[in-house]
Amino acid sequence: MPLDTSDSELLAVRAAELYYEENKTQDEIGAILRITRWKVGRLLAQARERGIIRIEIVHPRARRLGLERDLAAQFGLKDAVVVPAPLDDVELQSRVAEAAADYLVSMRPIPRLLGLSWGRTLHQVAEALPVGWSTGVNVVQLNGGVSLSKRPGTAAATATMIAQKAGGQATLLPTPAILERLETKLAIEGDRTVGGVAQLARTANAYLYSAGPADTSSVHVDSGYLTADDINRLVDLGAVGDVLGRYITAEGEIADPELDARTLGLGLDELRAATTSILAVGGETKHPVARAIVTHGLCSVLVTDEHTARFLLGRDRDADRDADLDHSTDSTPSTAPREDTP
Amino acid sequence: MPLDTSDSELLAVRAAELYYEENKTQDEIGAILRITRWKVGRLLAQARERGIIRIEIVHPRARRLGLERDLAAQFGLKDAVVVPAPLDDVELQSRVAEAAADYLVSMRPIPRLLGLSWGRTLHQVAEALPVGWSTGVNVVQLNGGVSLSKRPGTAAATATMIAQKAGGQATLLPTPAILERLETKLAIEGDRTVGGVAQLARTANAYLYSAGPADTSSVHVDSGYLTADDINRLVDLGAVGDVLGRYITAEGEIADPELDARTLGLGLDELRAATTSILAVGGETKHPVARAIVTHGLCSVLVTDEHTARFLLGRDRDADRDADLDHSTDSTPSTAPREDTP
DNA sequence: CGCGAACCTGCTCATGTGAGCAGACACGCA
DNA sequence: TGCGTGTCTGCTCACATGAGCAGGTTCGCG
Repeated sequence: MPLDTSDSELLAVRAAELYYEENKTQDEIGAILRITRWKVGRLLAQARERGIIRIEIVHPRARRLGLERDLAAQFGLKDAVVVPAPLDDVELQSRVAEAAADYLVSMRPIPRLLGLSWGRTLHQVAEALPVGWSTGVNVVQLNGGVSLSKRPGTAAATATMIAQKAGGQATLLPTPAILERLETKLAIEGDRTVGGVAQLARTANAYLYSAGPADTSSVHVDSGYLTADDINRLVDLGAVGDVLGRYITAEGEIADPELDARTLGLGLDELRAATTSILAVGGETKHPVARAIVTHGLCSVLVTDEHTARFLLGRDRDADRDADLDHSTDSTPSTAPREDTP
Repeated sequence: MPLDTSDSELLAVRAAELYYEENKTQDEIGAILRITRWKVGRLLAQARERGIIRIEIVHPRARRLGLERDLAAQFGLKDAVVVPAPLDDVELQSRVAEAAADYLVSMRPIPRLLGLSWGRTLHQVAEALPVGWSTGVNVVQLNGGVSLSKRPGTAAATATMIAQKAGGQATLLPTPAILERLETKLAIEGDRTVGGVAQLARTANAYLYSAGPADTSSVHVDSGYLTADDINRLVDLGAVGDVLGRYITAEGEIADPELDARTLGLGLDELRAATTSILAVGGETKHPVARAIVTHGLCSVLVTDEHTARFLLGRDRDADRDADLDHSTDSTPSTAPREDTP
């Protein structure tokens, strides 16, 4: 017995084949299948709805606009960028970084002063930016980043690279990220120069930062600011990861106020208050931090991969082409960030 | 550094996203990307050519028209039907059978008398045919099929089922497939009744048959006509599989003339001479026989799966969307078999 | 520097296509 | 049977789209 999943389905398939694979006109298809061209059109529409026809854009720089829209809607973001996830996890990181770079380039209005965090992801963003990506964008570091152990100066290098490539100046914050004693932190903060940088950071038009997971692979352990034990203690306190060096819980709160007080740089509330704060984050290990950030208004623009996006939206992996129906009706997420032309 | 695989590629991707995922018009896309709508159209065309936009028809009953065209062209077939290969090998068999059934149903002109072989595949074809698939199609068996051991009567059941479902009569050939002694075979052949069936078979408008691999999984071993040793000997003689019970080599010749002389039913040359001979075959084990058959004109219509199709075309697996460029220009393979209307 | 070839761009125009609409049809209920 | 309701069908019409073409640009080569 032929499994007759509705008589028309087979017709729809035949029509789809002739239309998409053979490039025939709906009229021609009508002639072949002995139906009117309008019926062909309807069959095709139906086939598209039912997911029989799958259109995919295969390109490393492709994006998932449906997910972007959903993210923006669900978390009240100004904008979202979602890149398709490659199999490789390293590759994923650089895709996200590339996407963030693209976003910066096409940002309107151009941010004259960009507040910057540091880390592996942001360094990749800097590398992904083309020379001359903008004209005269200055950069200011948001949090301390002098490494105690290896790879000294990557924080500074990131900031200067971004500024240089746009023909601008970088203002660095050449201090440790976390101080051992509160007094030292306050003293440094009080320093005229450091205070000036902090002041400048508050006037930035946009912030660009990443986030780290609350585990021993964190840069803070690498850099020597925290020990594995410190991390474990933070996790016990509910920490899911760090933003600008500050460890937060799933509820978006500071995990350890004492530690936080010793952390130098822009505060969480200042970040939350910013009009444009771009979070670039990808990978499974960062899912919890990412959720904490987007659900508590710490970022206004999210650049991430599709797995993270789905995680944030509560649909883990699978189940995709369902919520993708009402195209083109509601609000339109910009391809480029907010155009200044109406 | 941004991997600049041609500047326009990124634009093309963005355009494709907006066009296919967001259902925007090319005009709107032009406005967003700040290019003219004609350029958008060209970018899309380019993206389609380069394979950035992949359109796939996901359906069990879908077909691969590109491969069908290529098969028909390369082997001079009247028609070809290629079904997408599922992961499962059992599933694959029934897909091919379904496709063959579909083909029979939509065949024009309707074959008043259908010559039929037997086997697992053809039985599935019979099952896949809807009741009343045609009006008054008679069936005649092409080769003997009384099983010596298990599953007696499937050969007869296949033929009668197909005939009954079309409201026609089945003429059976109730003899063994292979006789032990040549004299017996000649004697049976000389019998008035059997001779009459053979005579009738020669007048069939179309033949429908399958093929078996030359290994011990063959139905002939199952049925007790041949032993595993016989098969091994045949393989040594160059046999790649059987058609209508006759074992052939890769060159399309009879592998063992002595055995063949003892095989009852339609001869290879008669099959080759037929105007419409439909081969339904799928699965990796049958690749060699399938090749022998199509390269030596033993079938005029091929129904198979996409892996087999690719194997036959000499492009093993991968490497697909290359030879798929010049759509719509040259000869068009019919969706349904040869229409009788012009 | 001058010239032609190849390419790209923006256009006109014919064709392809989807939204929307009125009539046909089938179904359930009184 | 009559009537309303919902679905399906074929149509008109406005819009979207691709082919083809002329002018402009870039590039290589003499």
